[in-house]
Amino acid sequence: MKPRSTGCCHGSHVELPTLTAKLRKESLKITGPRQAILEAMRHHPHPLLIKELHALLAEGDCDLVTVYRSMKTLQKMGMVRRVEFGKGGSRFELVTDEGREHHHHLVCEACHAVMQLDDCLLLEVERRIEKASGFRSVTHRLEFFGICPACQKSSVPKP
Amino acid sequence: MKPRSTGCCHGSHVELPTLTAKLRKESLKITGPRQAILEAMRHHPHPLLIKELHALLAEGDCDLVTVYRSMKTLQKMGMVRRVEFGKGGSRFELVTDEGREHHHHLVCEACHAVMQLDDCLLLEVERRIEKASGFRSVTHRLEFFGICPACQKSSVPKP
DNA sequence: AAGCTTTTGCAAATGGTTTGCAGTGGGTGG
DNA sequence: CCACCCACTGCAAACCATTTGCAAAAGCTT
Ligand SMILES: [Mn+2]
Ligand SMILES: [Mn+2]
Ligand SMILES: [Zn+2]
Ligand SMILES: [Zn+2]
Repeated sequence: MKPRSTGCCHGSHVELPTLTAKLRKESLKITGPRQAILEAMRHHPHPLLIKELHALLAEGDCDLVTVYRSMKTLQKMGMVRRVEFGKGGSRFELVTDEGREHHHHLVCEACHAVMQLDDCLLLEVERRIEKASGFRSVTHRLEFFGICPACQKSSVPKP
Repeated sequence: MKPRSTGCCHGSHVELPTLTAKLRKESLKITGPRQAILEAMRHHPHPLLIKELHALLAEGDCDLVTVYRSMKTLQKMGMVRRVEFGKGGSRFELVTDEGREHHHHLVCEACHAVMQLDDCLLLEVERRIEKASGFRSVTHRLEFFGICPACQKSSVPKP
C-alpha cells in the first residue's frame, strides 16, 4: 500500500466528453450544472465536500441543492464514489476506472491534506470474514488518519 | 480476524461501580443521568446511536441533550469510543479495556445486526504507511458491511 | 419549432448536533 | 448535618448537512 500524492492538475485527467458520454448512455440530460460539476471534479481528484464542490463552481452555475441531487444521481450510475472522513459531511470523488478502482486515503488531521493509497489488501480478508461469519457480499470502508510531514514541523498547522 | 457475536446479555459485563470510579477519579460528578447512561451501555455492547441510547433510558432519566454532552465528556476521558457506520449519525460503545481495545465491526446492511471482529491486522500496515509517507501517529477507521445469513434467506429483511 | 419529460432553483422541511441560559443538585468544607 | 458553590442538567433555540415540494426552465425527440 504505497502512498501516492494526488494534488490538483498533475496527472492525466479524464476528458469531459468521456464523462458526458456516460450521461448520454444512461439517457440522462447533459445540462449546464452537470457539466460544471463534472468539470470541477475532473480537476480535483480528492474527495470533496458538497460545500467545497459548490464553491468551485462559477457563481450562478449551479445551485447547492442541485449539487446534492447530482451526487445522488452520479453515484447511482457509478460515476462518483461517496467517501466519509467522519467530519463535516460526505465527500465525493470521480470514479476514474483506470484500474485504480477501490482505494483508501491518508488524511492529515491538522491541515486535511489527502494522499491516495493504492493496492488495498483487504479483499482476501473479506473472503475470510464471509467464510467465518456466513455474511455475503462483504465490503469495507477504510481510511487512515495522521499528521503530515509539514504539520509535524510547523506546530502551527493550516487548518 | 474472527467474527464474534456480541448480542446483549451474553458475556461478562463491566461492573457499574468500576465505571463510576473512573468518573470520581476524574473529579466528575456521579449524577443520575450518567449512571443511567453507563448502566444502559454496559448491557448493550454494540455501537449505539444517541437516539437509541436515549430510548433505552427510563422516561425522565435523562434528556437527549445530556446524552450528547455525556458522550462528549466520556469520549474525552476515554470511557467510550465513537464509531461511524456512515448512516444516521454517530454511534458510541463502551471501552471495555479488557485487551480487546481497538477493533472493527461487521454490519448487516439489511437488518443492521452487528458482529464484532477482533484481531485487527492493520497495525503493521500503519507502520508501513508512516515509513512510506512521512506521516506520524497514523491511525485508521475500518468497518465491514454485508448481508447476514438470516437476511440472505428471508428476502424480507427486518430493517 | 412544439411537446413531453427531466432537471433546476428557491423555499421550506427534516434530522442530527450544538449552544445559551437559568435552575438543580452533587460533593466538599465548615 | 448543613450550607455553599460550581458542575451539571433541562428546555428552547440555533446550527449545519441533507432532503423534499413545487412551479418554472431547459433538454431531447419528433
Ligand atoms: Mn481517492
Ligand atoms: Mn465494538
Ligand atoms: Zn479496501
Ligand atoms: Zn484496525
